[in-house]
Amino acid sequence: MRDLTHAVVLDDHRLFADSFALLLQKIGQFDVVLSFSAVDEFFSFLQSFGDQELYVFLDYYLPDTNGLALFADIKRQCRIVKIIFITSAFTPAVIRNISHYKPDGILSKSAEIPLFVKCIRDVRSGRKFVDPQFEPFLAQRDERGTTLTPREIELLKYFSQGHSIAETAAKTFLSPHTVVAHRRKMMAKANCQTIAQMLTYARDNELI
Amino acid sequence: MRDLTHAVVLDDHRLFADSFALLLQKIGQFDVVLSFSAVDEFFSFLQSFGDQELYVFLDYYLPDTNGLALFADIKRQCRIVKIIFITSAFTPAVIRNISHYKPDGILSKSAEIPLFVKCIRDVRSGRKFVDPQFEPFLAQRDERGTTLTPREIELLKYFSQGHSIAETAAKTFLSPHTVVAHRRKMMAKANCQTIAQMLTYARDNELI
DNA sequence: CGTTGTATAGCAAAAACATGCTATGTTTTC
DNA sequence: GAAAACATAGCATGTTTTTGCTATACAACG
Repeated sequence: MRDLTHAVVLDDHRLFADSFALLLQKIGQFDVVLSFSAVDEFFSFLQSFGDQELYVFLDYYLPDTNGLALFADIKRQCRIVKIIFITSAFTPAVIRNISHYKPDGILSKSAEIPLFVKCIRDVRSGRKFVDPQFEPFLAQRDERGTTLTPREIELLKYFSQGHSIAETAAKTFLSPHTVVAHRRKMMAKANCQTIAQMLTYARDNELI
Repeated sequence: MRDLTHAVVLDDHRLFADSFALLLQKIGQFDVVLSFSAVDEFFSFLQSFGDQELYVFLDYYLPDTNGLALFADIKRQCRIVKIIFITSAFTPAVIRNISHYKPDGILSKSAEIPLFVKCIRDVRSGRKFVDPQFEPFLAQRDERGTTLTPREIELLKYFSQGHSIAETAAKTFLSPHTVVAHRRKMMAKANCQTIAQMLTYARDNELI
């Protein structure tokens, strides 16, 4: 008789955790699935579970912390654990952060069932799985992500607070022309046509 | 023989939608549960479904729109539908926005199973259900928090994506004048002078 | 020592936006 | 059934932003 395969979900959204546990059981074909939405309860379980085969589906966003911070702790508790990040986030910054830790899987909550199945199959056979929609962000890693100069970021902050060019110029004791020059340069770098796009870009890249 | 009870989930996170459908079936005891993550597919179904008893579990956050903007459309399609908002958001503004529409239920994705069960029981017997954790925010309703209308929020999303007034008008088949009118109204409500402030406001209130 | 990147600054024309005002039909609410 | 809120649309005027140019000074890199 083969061993039972265990999976656990850690997600602060209990309804998701419990629902996803059902999916893991039914489609993912894990024999035992537990769901947690409190970090400490999860670790209590992990401690008692010991060093057996285990698949952890870990939410990136958690209250007061995030999945990354737990990653090393989990690995310490249980060395042969396989960790799959599940995330609702799409920003390059988050994906880069996650991939940096080289987890066994990165899966979007937006994934379709077939992809979910592939993820589980891959991870179970020891392959790393990355949601294809995230791959572009991984590729970006080497080709340098756009870098704004300190001055540009400083001015960007003023813009994000709703200050106009003239106001920003007054606050920084620059000529409005200079402010315009910085602004257009950063917009060109980030490939943005409007300040709204620029702010979205800034937020996604955690610049502001 | 009693009629089959139907439920549908609309959530852009497919894994959640599919998982939650399992939960609705198993714990919620709905006979037929369908899950959608695309708005148009959902409406196709709704049209074919006609005016029968139906329970819709509607995510607040949806790409390019949100549950509020769909609320009226759904009610139009199927008058006896019961709509339960499910949301991962906790900010007063979001709860106020939702409760403003008087849906049949407001349920947090963080809810525990017993609460989930109570929600379904309440809604099925015609009572309105509100997740207790949200009730404090409802009390705040009279001291007016800014509430944007669905149309305003819809247009706000276009702006946040960097679309100009003209572009937004084209995409929504509105007159640019109308777009301007909505825009100025929402800016006045939120007490914003620039679109940048408006976007910051929108982010802080998790409207986009 | 030249090239590159950064910070600074300017002009002018075109495009977009803001604002004060009005107005009408529909929907919701009390 | 009246009042309030919402969605729609328009005009006129002034302000702001965008964009296509140019230009100087300084610092770092190789």
